[in-house]
Amino acid sequence: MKNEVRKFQQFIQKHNLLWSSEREIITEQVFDNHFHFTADDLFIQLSKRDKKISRATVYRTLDLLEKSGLVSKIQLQHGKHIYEHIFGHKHHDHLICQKCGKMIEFHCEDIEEWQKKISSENNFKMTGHSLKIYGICADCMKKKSKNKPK
Amino acid sequence: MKNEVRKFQQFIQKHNLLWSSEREIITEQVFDNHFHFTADDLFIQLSKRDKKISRATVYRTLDLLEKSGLVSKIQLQHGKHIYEHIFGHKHHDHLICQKCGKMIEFHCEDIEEWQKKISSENNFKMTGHSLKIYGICADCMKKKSKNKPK
DNA sequence: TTCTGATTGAGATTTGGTCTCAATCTTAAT
DNA sequence: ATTAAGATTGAGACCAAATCTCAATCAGAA
Repeated sequence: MKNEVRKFQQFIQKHNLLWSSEREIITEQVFDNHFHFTADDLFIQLSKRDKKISRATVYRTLDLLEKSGLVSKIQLQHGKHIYEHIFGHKHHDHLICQKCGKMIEFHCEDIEEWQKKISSENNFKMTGHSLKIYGICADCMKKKSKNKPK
Repeated sequence: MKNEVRKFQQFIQKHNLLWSSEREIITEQVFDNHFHFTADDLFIQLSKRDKKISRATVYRTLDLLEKSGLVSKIQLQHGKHIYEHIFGHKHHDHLICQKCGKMIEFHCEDIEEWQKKISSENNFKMTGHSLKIYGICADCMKKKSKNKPK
């Protein structure tokens, strides 16, 4: 069993939940994705395997993976989400291009520090954060923008 | 006509769109809300007026108001959104309590500056950003948390 | 006044995700 | 090994927010 799968198993057991083959297979598949994926991407990947796993279980397991801290869930526009696993990744935030959807990762320790400062000033126990910078990437900037707002 | 309504009218005309009574009424109503509201809150408020305006128009107009920069749209969990107008408000970000949903506004000029710096380092033309810090507010901290992840 | 294209409304549709509940599985205690 | 208790699962119904469709209407220019 891969190390990251074992970590999730430990999380499950620590919380008195049960370890199932579905949870194992889903976790393996999650860690085979080395970039962003949607819940539905994952469901389709899983549907090519022998054991069939329902959409409901995929969503339920992704929720648990997020709670375990092994996976982060990123909200996009229009109620969509993407996931990414954090194995071997440092925490990062995203620049999101509004033309082409490209995401550029960045990490800024200073911003992280300011966030902690603000939280403690407000007696707020920070458990996480989401920082997205929207705009137009360098590639898309070359193309002219239109008059009407899109 | 209120000043903020006129600003939106100018935006509409600048983009060769048409100014309609629906757009005027919706904009007035938006600026009567001095706190966060959902698209549906607004629809319900509007439905109490004489002129009936459809949900589709409310959504369409909110999109335009957001594009005009007069209103900002904030993504919450579960694909929900809230809006707030920016008249007389300085830009701010939010601390969001995961227990009770309370939102605390804050503004941090240093974080803003770092964001600009990161954008320019990536040749990215920033048009906006979203920063949300999640956690537990002081009030909710008094209540004990359970063993299982919720 | 007329014309053209923008806007609107009502309701169907889409989307992303959640819920239901009977059947099945995991684990711990016999 | 067996059993019991409770957790998990799957299939599909369901849900809410938002978007789409398209005919009727409206705004603004000429």
